[in-house]
Amino acid sequence: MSYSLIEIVELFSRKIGKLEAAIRDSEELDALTFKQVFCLEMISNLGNPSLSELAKALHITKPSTTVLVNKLVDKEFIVRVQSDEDRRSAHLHLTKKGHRINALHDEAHRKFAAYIEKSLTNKELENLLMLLNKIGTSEI
Amino acid sequence: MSYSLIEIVELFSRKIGKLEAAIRDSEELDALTFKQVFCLEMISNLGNPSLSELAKALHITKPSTTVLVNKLVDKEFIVRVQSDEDRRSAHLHLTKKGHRINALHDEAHRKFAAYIEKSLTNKELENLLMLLNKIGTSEI
DNA sequence: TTGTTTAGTTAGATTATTCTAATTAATTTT
DNA sequence: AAAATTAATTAGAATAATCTAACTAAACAA
Repeated sequence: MSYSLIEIVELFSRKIGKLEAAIRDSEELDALTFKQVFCLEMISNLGNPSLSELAKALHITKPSTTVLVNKLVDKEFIVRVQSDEDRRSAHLHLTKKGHRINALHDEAHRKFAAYIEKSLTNKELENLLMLLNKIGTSEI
Repeated sequence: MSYSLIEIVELFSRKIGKLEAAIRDSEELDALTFKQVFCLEMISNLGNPSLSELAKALHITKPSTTVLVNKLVDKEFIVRVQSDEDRRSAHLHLTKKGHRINALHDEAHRKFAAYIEKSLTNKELENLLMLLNKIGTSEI
């Protein structure tokens, strides 16, 4: 008996979720709320967005976003970098500390990669990588 | 040039994350906060926990958990089921509506599975499934 | 049976989050 | 150059989240 593809995706997703939860429970994330962590991720995903762009992505108003951002600036997770093109607006950048929070996420990925590695022989791993690369480079 | 295993894991995680974000943006999730969705997930993961168990998992006090749970009960996402063994406590169950919220998550997984399927030939897919099954059934 | 522990709720206060409306300053349009 | 638009902040109010302390009721232990 073996898992179908959808079951495998669910299984793996659950496993990564558990790794992430363990990290979330243990680390410095305690100092941050869920939304704040989400905000840092979003800043990283959007690639140093303006406040307006961030507000839109988070589905909250600009004043609310100002409050949220101010708190994270106070705690030194992000900085405002004045834009040269438009001096009204600033772009939000993660600080080293901010990047470190996002990196905790990556920690779960590293662990998961290690888990895959130790489950397979070298030959199998090579084969797997070839297949995953084919998937990864095709359009979603 | 091809991706390393850790890069692949990151890439796939990002892709699934984007699928999830798209669902989160579009659907009925608008009626729920981040924490509330997390709470529903947690109830599902823990398997119908008591209020105390949920409080511990969420790292908040029992009174705060009562408030959170009450709101979700009012909105009919969960129900309290009185325990037979210990009449002081109740177990939290997702309603159909509650399950539907969690199912939105699964939607992203289904889409991702479909994406994998369309990227490979039948032969490759068979091969991939064999490898992933070997990983999936080994201990993390 | 009486005292202690446990599960959960209630009460009340504090702090956070979020909104609308108004304001400031830079940019763009006419 | 004047008017309109845009990015962001400030002010003030309303709502939500969270805590500690006190309470109720069931279960357990002596």
